[in-house]
Amino acid sequence: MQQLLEYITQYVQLTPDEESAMLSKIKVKKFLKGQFVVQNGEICKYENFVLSGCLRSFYIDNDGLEHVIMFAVENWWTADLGSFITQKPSDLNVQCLENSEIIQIHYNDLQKLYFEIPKLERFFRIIIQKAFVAAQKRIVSNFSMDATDRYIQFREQYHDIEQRVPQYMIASYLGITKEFLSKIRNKLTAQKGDVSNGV
Amino acid sequence: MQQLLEYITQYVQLTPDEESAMLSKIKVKKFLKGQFVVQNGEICKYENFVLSGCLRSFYIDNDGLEHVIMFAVENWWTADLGSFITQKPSDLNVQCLENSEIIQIHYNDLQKLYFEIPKLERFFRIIIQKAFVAAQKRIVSNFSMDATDRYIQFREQYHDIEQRVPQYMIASYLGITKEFLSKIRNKLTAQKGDVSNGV
DNA sequence: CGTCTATTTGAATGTACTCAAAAGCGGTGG
DNA sequence: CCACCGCTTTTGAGTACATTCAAATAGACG
Repeated sequence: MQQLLEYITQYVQLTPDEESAMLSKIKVKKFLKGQFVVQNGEICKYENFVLSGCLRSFYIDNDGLEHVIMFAVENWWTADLGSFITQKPSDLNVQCLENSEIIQIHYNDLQKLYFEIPKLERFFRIIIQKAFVAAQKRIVSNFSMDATDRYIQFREQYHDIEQRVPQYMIASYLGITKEFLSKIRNKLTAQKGDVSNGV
Repeated sequence: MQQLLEYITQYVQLTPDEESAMLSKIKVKKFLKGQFVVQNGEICKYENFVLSGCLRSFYIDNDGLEHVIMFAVENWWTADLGSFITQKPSDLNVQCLENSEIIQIHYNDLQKLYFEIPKLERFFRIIIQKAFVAAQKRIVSNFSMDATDRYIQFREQYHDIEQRVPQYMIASYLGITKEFLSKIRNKLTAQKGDVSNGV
């Protein structure tokens, strides 16, 4: 709980009253590795704040292929926002990749909190803005960089995440096949390791 | 002006006082076709609401290639949000594709308005949420659909925009070359037009 | 140690790109 | 009214980046 309040404090200063109003509306929940926090076809009723653990959200296309949209670790928010804001069935799945501890805020409670505490509206405006900018940057990266450079960028940006999730999910996040990522990694380590026949 | 207020009313109900507070902080500006509303390297100082006309925002990569990130027509917002929220130099350009009339809100004024009118904070939270969901959907489309299907989807979703902007910018928006889009269009009209040798 | 899942390797293939050149299309001026 | 210019779109040949499929190898876990 303290973890969430500290996180919020980075963006807005809540009074003790506001903090307790907020805390009264949240619940902490534990999930096991493999469990689904959001399931395709069901309405996404909660915004989820990750206290510990690691999750992925992914989409299953018409050919049954999974596409990883994002990962979420400590102090990240995750949900199917499209389903959450419309309260219509979800297109996405959110699944735990590790045992995870998550704070959940129910849709109805969040609406009430927005009215009670305008600062919270501000808080979520700010973090969603940042998320939007990141999404837009990712679109640009996908268009302007090849798979090798995208992988290198991912490794630098999310070094912690790379260590925690299987390679084939990273490939999916990057929009390539697991086989191709494997080949990219091979090429990269060969370049670093083998000094004997540099160009 | 009325156009902006009507747009806002879709999401939040402002009092007459709030409306005039808002209007006192905005200015209407006319731009000619080709003019830049945001320029790479300069700080994006305004949020722009399009009253009339058509704009594109685009990124220039290390090889000097342009990548169209989004179009904006009547009743759309456009800016380099990354530059706007951090008030750091912009990575993007926003350029008019037609003579355009635009409402601009200065960064400092918007910060003041957020404090004066919490409902505005709510308003921007809601529209940025929608923009984020759209961006995420676009990422998924780019991964799960081929170029032909992405073009068909674009045509259905933004039929009005397709009529107004050059083909090579649509190709760029879709993440493909202008030559390849031309070939896709050819293939599609051949399928429709030529009934003689259907499969 | 065996089973299950994840990663690697290789050959054949496909989707989309590059480069170069031609054709179309509007506008402008002689 | 036609000729020319700049810009956009088209066409074609050769190529590259990434995929598919199949099989081998490596790792994790009971």
